[in-house]
Amino acid sequence: MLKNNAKEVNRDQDLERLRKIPGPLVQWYRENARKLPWRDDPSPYRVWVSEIMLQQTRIEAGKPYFLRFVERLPDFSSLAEAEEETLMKLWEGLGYYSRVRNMKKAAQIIVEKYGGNMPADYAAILSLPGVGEYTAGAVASIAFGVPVPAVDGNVLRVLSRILASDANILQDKVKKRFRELLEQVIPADCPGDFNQALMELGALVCIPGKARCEECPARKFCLARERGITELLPVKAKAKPRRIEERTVVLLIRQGRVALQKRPETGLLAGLWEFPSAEGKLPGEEVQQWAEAQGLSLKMWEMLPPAKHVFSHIEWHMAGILAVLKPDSPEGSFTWVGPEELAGEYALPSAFRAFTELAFKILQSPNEV
DNA sequence: AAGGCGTGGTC
DNA sequence: TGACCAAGCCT
Repeated sequence: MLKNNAKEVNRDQDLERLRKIPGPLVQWYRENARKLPWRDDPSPYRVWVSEIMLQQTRIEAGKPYFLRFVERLPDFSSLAEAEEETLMKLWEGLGYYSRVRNMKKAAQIIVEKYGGNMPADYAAILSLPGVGEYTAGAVASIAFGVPVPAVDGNVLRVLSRILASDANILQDKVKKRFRELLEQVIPADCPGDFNQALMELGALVCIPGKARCEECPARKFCLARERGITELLPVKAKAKPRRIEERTVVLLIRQGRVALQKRPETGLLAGLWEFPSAEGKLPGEEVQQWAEAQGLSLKMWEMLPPAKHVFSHIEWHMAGILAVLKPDSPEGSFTWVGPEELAGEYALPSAFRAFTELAFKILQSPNEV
């Protein structure tokens, strides 16, 4: 009982502090907001696309993808009908590819269930595939003016500092607590601006590491600044070390084309294309054997420089092999593509970048193939 | 709750 | 070079 009372007192103190923030923060936002494509025309479709695209993705990385995406697929119905290959190509290089698959599913639901319009309702938005608490709050508040918080990484950092909270921001309960606090202070007349102001502050001023406190509209109310502990916050549990996977990637060449294969429909890089590759290190001497097992007739092979790619949870250490087939070799179970198709039609993950660049060079040098 | 799921910039 | 991190979601 005593503990609960203490909690309530803390909550009241936090609320008292946070109530001072919206006024100066929103004013600051209106004077300092960056000009961004989805802010020019914040239609529900564009806001939603931008929010999905910016999940765990920097604004600068997402911007060109956003412009291309909404030009090619300007509304829910065009997205709902888009080919999966088109979507993967539009998303190529952005990462977290399930986002765009979920977008198509969500667009289909919006067309079939809501007549082609995003519902102006937090719970309905939240129920869409690929939309979580943050994205639902962002879309509802920015596109429809619904007074719900949108707690992303920026907001977690800003609030941790204003409240001098040393709680681990990766814990669900911390996110929930911050959300509940914000629900009580979010301005009913401009929830979208308020949410974006918190994020914009986190992106431009209250940045990770050494914050630019002298520019901060909330500096007078910030407990971390008062205590001189801004740089120590937020607190975040350390990430688990990545596991290392050895792989072998084969640039298989035949008659001026390179072999591709489609990755499985689930798991890492699902549904994207790759060069023939397999787990483990294929010793050079076994290349001949490998080719025969695929029913291929090998003319020559050589080792390529190895390459490394770091994912969030895995490191690929890739051995590379160039293998040129005889012109009359069977094609095996691969998809053979020339340079134009490789560039324009098939979505390859960045993980293979070094090999993709090599493939272009090889396909464009006449004597190699 | 914790791990799967990408990529590129920064220090 | 390596570790951290970004407008998170799903299971």
